[in-house]
Amino acid sequence: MKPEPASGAADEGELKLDAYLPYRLSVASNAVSGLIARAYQDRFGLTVPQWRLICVLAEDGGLTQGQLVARTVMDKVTVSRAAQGLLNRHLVARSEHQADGRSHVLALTPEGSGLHAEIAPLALAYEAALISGLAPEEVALLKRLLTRLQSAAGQLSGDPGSPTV
Amino acid sequence: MKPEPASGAADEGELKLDAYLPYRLSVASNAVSGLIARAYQDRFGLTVPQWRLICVLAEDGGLTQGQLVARTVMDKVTVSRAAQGLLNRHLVARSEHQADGRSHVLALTPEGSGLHAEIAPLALAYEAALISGLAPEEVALLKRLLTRLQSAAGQLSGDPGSPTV
DNA sequence: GGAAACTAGTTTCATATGATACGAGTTCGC
DNA sequence: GCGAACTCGTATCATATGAAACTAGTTTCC
Repeated sequence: MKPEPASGAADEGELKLDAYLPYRLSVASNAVSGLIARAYQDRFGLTVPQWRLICVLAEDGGLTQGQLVARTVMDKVTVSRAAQGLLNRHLVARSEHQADGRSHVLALTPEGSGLHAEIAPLALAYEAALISGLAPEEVALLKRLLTRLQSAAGQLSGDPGSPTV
Repeated sequence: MKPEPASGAADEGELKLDAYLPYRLSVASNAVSGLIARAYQDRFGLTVPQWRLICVLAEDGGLTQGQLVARTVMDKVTVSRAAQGLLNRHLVARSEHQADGRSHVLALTPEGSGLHAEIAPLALAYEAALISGLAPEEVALLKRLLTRLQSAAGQLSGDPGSPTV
């Protein structure tokens, strides 16, 4: 494969780790994820996957694990384990799926809803703190660019499960 | 803690996972990292930490592991293991550190340099493919914003090791 | 000069992750 | 109907990660 860095590549053919986008993305994401993960873990004993399930269930009501997998972009094993944890703490409840005996429908219990209501403001406060000092347009652009990258990565890896936006 | 989403928060007090920046960042980063990690692993048998060490050593010559830790933002255990792997494959060599008997100085061997020269173009091509379709200013802004987020996360977590740019 | 406090790097351990195999249920094709 | 092919969720395994303990070497300070 002939390398031909197209538009916008760092500085012309030079590979500098500090300027390398995948590296920068990973480092920034780790910093942010670590912060958030610690906060949820320390204060509420939740893992990030568990918190994501709670969020989605709070938004969308009763879903199967398969739907949660699609919705959260996490592995089905991760979702299974997170769901198990939440079940043990009675934050979500399972009910039989009408049409499919293999599947269950998950929904937040009142406790789960309560916890979500408690954490959500904190989560938003964290986001606000992270982007404080950025202009709203910058944040919007950032989100668009992230989606682009995700989609490009999906295309390159041949995976279909990526936004084609 | 009173939640008070400041400037630029998604849409007013609503928490939607899809619009939540830490989530978006994590998903995008995972997609990109996964792509890159698979490429290095499949074609060259390198892990991402190993590749990062190679990059930094190619840029900066002989460094101690401590310097590598600082330079790559990775854990010292991760660096230790990555270095071990590279040593086993004779891609880097160790020499005694003059002033400090605990430390060794790591540098690429000719083979290591050769591998770097082989991979670097591929790495740049990946980056180029990822950002193809983005304007150069957008890419530059993206990198700046990522640095900002990383730095903000560092501040919030009380860690010093973050760019104060 | 030598004990206490410190630092570089490794080892150990506990946990997290995802690929793979599996068990149970479903759908398709005949 | 009933077996083959498939899908949902779980269990198993192999690997990756980082926290904490540890070893060996260094600095500090009396």
